[in-house]
Amino acid sequence: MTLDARWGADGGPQSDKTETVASRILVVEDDERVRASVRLALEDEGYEVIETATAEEALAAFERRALPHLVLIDLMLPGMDGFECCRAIRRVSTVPIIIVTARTDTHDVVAGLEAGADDYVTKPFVAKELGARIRALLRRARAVPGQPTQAINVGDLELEPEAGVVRRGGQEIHLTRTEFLLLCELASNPGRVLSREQLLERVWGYDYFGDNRLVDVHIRRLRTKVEPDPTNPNHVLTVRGLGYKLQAG
Amino acid sequence: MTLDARWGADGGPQSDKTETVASRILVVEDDERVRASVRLALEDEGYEVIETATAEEALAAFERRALPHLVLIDLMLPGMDGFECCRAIRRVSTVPIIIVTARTDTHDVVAGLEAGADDYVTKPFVAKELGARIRALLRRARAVPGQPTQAINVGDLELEPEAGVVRRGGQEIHLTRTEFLLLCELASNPGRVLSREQLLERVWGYDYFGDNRLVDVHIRRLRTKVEPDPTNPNHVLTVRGLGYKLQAG
DNA sequence: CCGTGCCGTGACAGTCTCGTGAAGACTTGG
DNA sequence: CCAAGTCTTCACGAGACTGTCACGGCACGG
Repeated sequence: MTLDARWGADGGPQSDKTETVASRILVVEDDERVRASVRLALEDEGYEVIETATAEEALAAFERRALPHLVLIDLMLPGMDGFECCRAIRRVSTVPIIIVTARTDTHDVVAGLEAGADDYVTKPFVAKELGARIRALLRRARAVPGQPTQAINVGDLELEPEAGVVRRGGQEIHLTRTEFLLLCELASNPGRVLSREQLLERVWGYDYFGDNRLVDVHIRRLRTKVEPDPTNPNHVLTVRGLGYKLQAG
Repeated sequence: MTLDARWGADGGPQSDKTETVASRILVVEDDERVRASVRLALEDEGYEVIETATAEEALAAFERRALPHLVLIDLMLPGMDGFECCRAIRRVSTVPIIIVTARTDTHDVVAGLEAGADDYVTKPFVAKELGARIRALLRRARAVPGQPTQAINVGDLELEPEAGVVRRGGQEIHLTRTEFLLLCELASNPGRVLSREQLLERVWGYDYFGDNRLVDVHIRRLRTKVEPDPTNPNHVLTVRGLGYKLQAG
C-alpha cells in the first residue's frame, strides 16, 4: 500500500495568504453537469480542480498519491456512497472534506460530519458561499500536500516525511509503517506533549476504538530502533499522566 | 473536567472510548433566553459553557486569558457586532469560531467566514447539528499539527496548556499532572484569589469529596518546583482565610 | 501576652501509570 | 496455501504520583 497521505500533509512554517500555488480540489460527483458547473465556479475562485465520478476513483487517486488539498464529495454516488467515501478517505488522510448534497435533512448533516467531514453544504449552493467555506477550511487546515516537506532533525535523528526515510547518525534505519507515522506525528510537534488519544486519532484514524495501551507498545518498539539506549530515552520521552513528546532541539 | 479534554481520559475510572471530555465553549449572545437554551444544548453534549452578553466582555475574557476551546458568536450584538468581535478575537487567537445567527443571507455568510470564522450556522438551528459541527471543528483544530500554542506568561513563568509545557526563565520544568492543572487554573485567573473549593472543583472535578488540605499539599509541591525560594513565594501566594492566587505580571 | 485557627512541612501507604515480554490475530507476498 | 512480518491485546511488576495524616509555626483577634 502506498504511504499515508498525510506524510506530505504537514508542511513546515506556512506563509499564509500568499498562496504561490493554487490549491488543488478534488470533486467527487457523478452528475457531469453539476461537476462542470462546480469546476467553473472553483476555477473562477482560482483553484485547480480534479474530478472523479465515483468514490472508488477518488480513493484510487489517494492510492497513487495524487493528493488534493481539499475534497468535495457529493452524497448520492453510484456504488460507494458519500458517507462511505468520506470514512474511507479518513482512514488514510486528514485532508479537509466538504460534503455537498441536495439532502438538507439534519440527520444527514450530522451523519456526514460524524463520518469525518469538516463541513456540509446543501445544494443549490451559492458559489460565493462555497468559496468562502473552502477558504475558511483551508485556512484552518493549512494543508499543503505535495509540497516537499523539509527534513526534520532532532538530535542525531533525521527524517524525511516525504521520502519515508529515517536516519540516525546518517545511517538509515527501518521503521514499520505505524512506527514511522507515529514518529512523524511526534516530530511535527517537537517538544509538545501529545496524549494517547491525540496519537490514536492522528496515526490510527479518528474512528479507531481500542486500547490506549496500543500506543505504549508502539512507542516502545520505536524506541528500540530510534534510541541509542532504549531504557533511557533521550528522544521519545514519556510525560507521565499526559502522553509522549519528542525532545525538542 | 475544567481543562483540556486530554487530561480526563486517563484520570477517571476506566472510561475509555467515551468521547472524552469537556471542551470549554464561550457563547457570545445578548438574548438571555437564547443563551440559556444554547447552554442547555451544549451541556447536554458534554461541553463546559461560559457566557458573555457582549463582544466586549468576550474580548475581556481573552484578555485575562480565560481561554475557551471554541467560540460561538451571535451576529446581532449591542455595541461591537459579531463580525467585529470575530476579527478582534482573530487578532489575538486562532481559536475555532462559529457564527450563529438568524440572518441567512449568503452575503452575511461570506462576510462572517472572511472575518475569520470557521463556520456559520443559521437559526433556528437544530441542537444536534450544532453539536456535530462543533465536534467536527474541534476535531479539525486539534488535528492541525505545528500550530503555535497559546501561552500564558506570569513573571518569568511561561506555560503552554495545550502543549503540556511549563518553563521558568526559558528553562523547561517538570510538573506532575495535578500540579500542572493547578497551575493552569491559577494562571487562567492571574491576580485573582481562588478558594480551595473552587480549585478542588476545577482541578479535581466537581464530584470530588475530600480534604481541603489536599490543595495545600499540592500548592506546596508546586512551589518547590516553580518558586526560586519556596519559603518566600513570589508567584503562588497564600491569601490567608481565602485561598491562593498567582501573582500577576 | 496568649489562644485559636490557618497554613506549611515531612512522611507514608495505596493507587495508578507505564515498561516489558509474550502470545495470538492479521496482512502481505510468494 | 504457507511463511514472514506486522499489529493488537493481555498480564505483571516496578516505580511515580496522589491523598491523608500528624505535627509545628505563624498570623490574627482578644
